[in-house]
Amino acid sequence: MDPVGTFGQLLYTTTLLERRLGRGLEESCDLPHTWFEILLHLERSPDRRMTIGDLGRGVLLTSGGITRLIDRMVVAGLVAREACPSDRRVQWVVPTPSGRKRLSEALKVHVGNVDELITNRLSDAELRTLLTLLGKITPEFTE
Amino acid sequence: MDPVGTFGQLLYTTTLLERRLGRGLEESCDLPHTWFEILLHLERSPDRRMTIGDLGRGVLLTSGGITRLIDRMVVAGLVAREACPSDRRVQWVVPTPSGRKRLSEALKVHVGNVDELITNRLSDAELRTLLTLLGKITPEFTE
DNA sequence: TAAGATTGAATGTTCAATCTTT
DNA sequence: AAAGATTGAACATTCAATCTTA
Repeated sequence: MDPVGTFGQLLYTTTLLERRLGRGLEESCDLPHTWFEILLHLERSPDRRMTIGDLGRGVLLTSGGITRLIDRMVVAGLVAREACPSDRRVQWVVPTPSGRKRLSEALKVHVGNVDELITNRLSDAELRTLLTLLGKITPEFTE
Repeated sequence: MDPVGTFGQLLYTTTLLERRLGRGLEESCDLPHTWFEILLHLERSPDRRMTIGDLGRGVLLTSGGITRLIDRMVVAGLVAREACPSDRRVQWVVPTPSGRKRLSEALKVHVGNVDELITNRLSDAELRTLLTLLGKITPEFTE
């Protein structure tokens, strides 16, 4: 076994996978993969809203990075900022109706692409195993 | 099972892993992770040399990206360009003695860090399984 | 003092166009 | 024509500093 090689392989495969799935999303839905991730996080969060900070931690961006990403999505009309009444330092981010519509369209395409690249190549048991192994690697970050 | 979620988890874990290992390399050896990858590719290739193009494909960079990355490593004295006598379009990249020394130092640190984050958390069998699953996902890119 | 968010400067990458050699 | 490498422009990100509110 070569752990360094395994890590290299993990990085290589994941980068390739992200690139392909990102390309698919971009070409079919004109939606960058990062934007898709933001919309998905919002959709899955309670009350369908998150603070800028939590969103940044969720997608592994620095505060500066997430601020500007949200800027661009606001300009594109996919999300909106909302003041938080109880703590005026924080900004809520909420999807617009248009943003939610774009997500649901993108989700159809994306599920198909993920199926093609992952599900069709792995059994259910293998998928579960993969998830378990990933969880062991970064236990503190896994739900 | 949620394939989209699995992909998200894969991306999340790998990004986190790369960030931590990259940080470790940077702090202990003052060597960016990408530079380490280049030096490792060169060290493991026959004749210890690769063309700019193959190197770019190996680390998943565009031709413009790899050209500039090698530029910076040349300035830092870790690699050198060498003309190819048989085809004057191609440039060989070879590590300098200093580059090889830096790699061997970095490798010690990196192996330790990979052990801590991966090997210590996974059995040999699990490591093999992980590698196998990754291979199934992108068969055409796996040696 | 600290936390959340934003801004300016710098960085490393992609994309498209270009140059040289085959 | 096509392949290998490089260049200019654009872009998204990080880092460090800053502003506002708690």
